[in-house]
Parts: sequence; C-alpha cells; structure tokens
Amino acid sequence: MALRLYDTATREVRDFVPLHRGEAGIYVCGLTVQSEPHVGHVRSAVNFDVLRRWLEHQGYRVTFIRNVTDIDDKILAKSAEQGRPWFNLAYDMHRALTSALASINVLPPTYEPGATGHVPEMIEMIASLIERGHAYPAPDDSGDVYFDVRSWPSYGELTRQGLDDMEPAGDVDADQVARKRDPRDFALWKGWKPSEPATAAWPSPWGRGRPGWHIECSAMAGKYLGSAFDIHGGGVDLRFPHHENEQAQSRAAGHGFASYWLHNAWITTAGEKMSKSLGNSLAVPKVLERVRGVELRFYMASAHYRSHVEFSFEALEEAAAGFRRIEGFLDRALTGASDHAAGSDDVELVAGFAVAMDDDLATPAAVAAIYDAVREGNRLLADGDRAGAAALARSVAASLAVLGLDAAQFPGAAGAGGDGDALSAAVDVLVRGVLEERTAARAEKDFARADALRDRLQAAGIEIDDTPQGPQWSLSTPTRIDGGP
RNA sequence: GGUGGGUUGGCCGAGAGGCGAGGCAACGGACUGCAAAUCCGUGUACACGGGUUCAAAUCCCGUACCCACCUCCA
Repeated sequence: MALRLYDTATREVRDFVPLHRGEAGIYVCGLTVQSEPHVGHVRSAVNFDVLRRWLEHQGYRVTFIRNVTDIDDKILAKSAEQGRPWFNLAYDMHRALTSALASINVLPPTYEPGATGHVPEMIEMIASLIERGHAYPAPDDSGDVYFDVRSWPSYGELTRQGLDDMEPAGDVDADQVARKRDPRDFALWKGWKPSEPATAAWPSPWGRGRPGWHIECSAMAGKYLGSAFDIHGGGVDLRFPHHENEQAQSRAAGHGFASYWLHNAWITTAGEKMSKSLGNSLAVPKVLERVRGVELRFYMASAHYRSHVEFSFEALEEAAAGFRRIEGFLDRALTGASDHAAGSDDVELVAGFAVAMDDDLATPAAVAAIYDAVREGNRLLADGDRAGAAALARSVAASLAVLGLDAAQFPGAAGAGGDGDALSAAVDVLVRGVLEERTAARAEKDFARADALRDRLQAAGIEIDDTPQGPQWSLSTPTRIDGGP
C-alpha cells in the first residue's frame, strides 16, 4: 500500500512517486505576517504538518520549506496605519505566528525563508525571465517588471482557466493598464514609489523597488528544493492567482517545479471565510483559553484537509471531550506499564490507521481507527487483561504521535518537566490523604461523609474513579500547569 | 461570464453503487453503596425532482440553495 494524494493539477488521487527515492521535498506557502494568526490561518500548517509527519513515519527524508511573506502591500499599509516601521510589524507578527504554531505542536520547518532575505535570488530569476522573453520592464519610468502571460501558452493550466475568460486584474490603476501588454500580466518587481518607506526598497537592474508577491515562492522553492520538487501546498484560495503564477514563472524560467499540488480547505465561521472582524476572537491564543493546544489540533486533524470546516466552539469542545476519552484510556492502560514512550518506531500503529493515511491523508478514518482501538482497549481493561490493553495503548499513542497529538509534546503540558512534576507530586500526596479518609468512611458505610469528601475534591476540579484496585484521581479537565497568572 | 467545491441523523463529521465510519449529545441496560469512568444496546441520515440499475447517499439529467477563486488572501 502506497501513499496516494489528491493533486489539484490533475484533479485526481494519484500514487505519490517522489523524484528521488526515499526523499520528499515539500514547499508550503505560509502566511503574510501582517496580523495575529487566527485558527483559520493555522489550519494549513497543521494539515501539512500531518503530511510531513506521515511521510517521515514512512521513512522518507523530508525537506520541508514553509515561507513567510514579510513585505507586501498590506504590511506597508497596516504599519503606516499603526505608525510603526513595516519591518517591526512583520517581525512582531512573525513571532506571534511562531508561537501560535508551537502551541499546537507544528514542527518547525526545515527552513523558513522570508521574502526580504531573498531579493537577489528573485532578481536573478526575473532577469532570466526577461532574457527568455517571458517578462518585460514597463516602458515608462515606473521601474515595474511584468510577467508576459501571452508569452506562456500554458498559462492557466493549473486552474483550468482560459486567459480570455478571466476578468482583468481589478486592482490596477490606469497607469498600470498602460504599462502592461495584457491586463492579466502580473508584477514581478514593483518600482519604488515616493509614498513608500525608503527601507522597503532594494536595488535592482530596473531601479530601486520591491518584489512582487508570487516571485518569492518561485525563487525560494528553487533555492531550497531544487529546480523540480515533489509537493507544493497551500490554502485553496492560493490556487489562483498565486500558484498559477508561481508555476508559470518557474516553468517559463526552465524549471520543472512541483509534481503535486495540494490545497487545504478553509475553516469558516457562519458559513463564510474568517474575516478580520471575526478574526480577533479566534486568534490562536484566545481559542487556547478555552481548550488545550492538543485539543485544538485534534479538532483540526479530525476533519479531512480538503473539507471545509465550520468552526464553532461547541464543535471544538465536543472534539475535546472525545480526545479526553482517548487520553483517559491511555492513562488507565499505561499506568504502571514499563514502556510509556509514545511514537517509538517499533510500535505498530492502530489497525486501519496506515491504510487511511495512505488514502489521501484520510484523517477522519484514521481517528475512527483510534477510537475503535480505544473501545477495544477499555474492554480488555475491564476484563483484566492489562498487558493486552497496554499494548493497544502503545499503538494508540504511536498513532496519535503521527498526527502530532502526543499531549506531552505540547508546550506547557503537565508532566513535561520542571515545576509541573513537583506540583503534581505535592497534589498527589494531599489528594491521597483525602482518598484514604474516604475509603475508611466507605468501609464504615458512612456514605454521607464519603460523598462529602468526594464533593470537596470535585469542587477543586479533581475527579475520583473507584476501581477494583482502589480509588484513582485525575484532573476533571486536563489543564496546563504553567504557573498561572 | 469563467473555474472549483458543497448540501448526510439532535449536533459534528466520513464514505462515493450492495452488511448503518467514527465522535459528541440523548435514552435503556451492565458495573457501582451512590456516582464518575467504562462496556453493551437503541436511530429506517444522505437538499429536491426525474432517470439508469437486481441494487443509488454514491452514477446520469435537471432544479434549488450555499461557499470559494478570477491578480491583497491560509
């Protein structure tokens, strides 16, 4: 059974055949760092992180490049509004993004290139496009350079659109119309304007200016992954114009570019894409006040990456409840078990998990397979088969780890070391004392007292579980132990 | 106008011709002093109208509604 992926370019699920055996090169369009990332923004990162982890689990050596766009029209406009330098806004938002991604356990990419660090590479590529007759500097003194879409016959192939059916670019001013050979020509290089900060311009053969949006990805993918690479990913909205343009300019420059195009669907609210106005309450740190990072990630990973997700806190909390059932099983089955390690390579994944993942990353089916194993494991536990349950639990843990859902890996996870361990140990001593009293009360059939003791613990957020081996306690909502405010 | 996607039970969310994915919630049962947790059980779900077929949520035709993209977008 081999991995099959849905390729947007061919609109079909195809066997994944890497360019180089055992290796995979992936380029994912990251974010323009212009505002606080919300849950919609990070979906793409989670989806492609799952792809990467699955490939790595299958033994691929993955080179994973995810860029950040750190200079563009929006960044300039917003920073001007906020009265601060554009580079400060971009840097701040970049840090917010990094922290948001870390909070949901997205692995850092192999490298995270930014546009401003790759101006020479872009200039080189633009020059080559001009040389090959696929780009031209504007005839006026604007300093702009455009890609000549009419010079590239297969323009539109990625999104199956005919040039003549497209609406002409809507954002252009009258001047731009005059300097373009075709209204659909897009900017490779934007000449500096006096209204823009001098720091937002770089020297080039066509005068000072800054790169157009699309060229950065072509240049950086080429630099870090080579002329041809395996997978290019991003959100559905990027198919056109961004990805279409990237492919056109890269291929026009003589590169093979991506073999497979993968696009993740949106997370929407109220049936519509998340707008800035709604975005605030859905900023990742805000959402993480309601659920843990691992639960947010579980919510996102439980849906197929190509399906629209209608975000709601109700659905998010339902997913969290489901995840806690899985965790509960893991806790019970692995308590006292020798090998607690999750994700070790020699542990078998849960039955059906690999088949699901190979089928275009069918995470919903993979999660269903995990639930099946949990139910079976709980049954074994009830039958007293601790060894069997522990074995299943290890498979469950290994499968979760492939999805990036190993709770211990998340920042601030209890038991991740540091103060958390000492605090847990202290609480454990106190709770055990209360439980001993309660056990004594129960032995004397003083149930009123026993229940009062249980109520007191519950009020403190501690759940009691009476098992044949005696009472066990756990936090009713697994919380982060991070010192608090 | 062009392109792509969607509509599934109380809710979330898979599936893509043939035994009711899975989860959350609810209800019944087992277990329990009572709970909690867990397990077992309970649902005649596929927008609408036609058609193809022994068999359609799934394929075909048509209709309605929703969403995305068409040079700022995850």
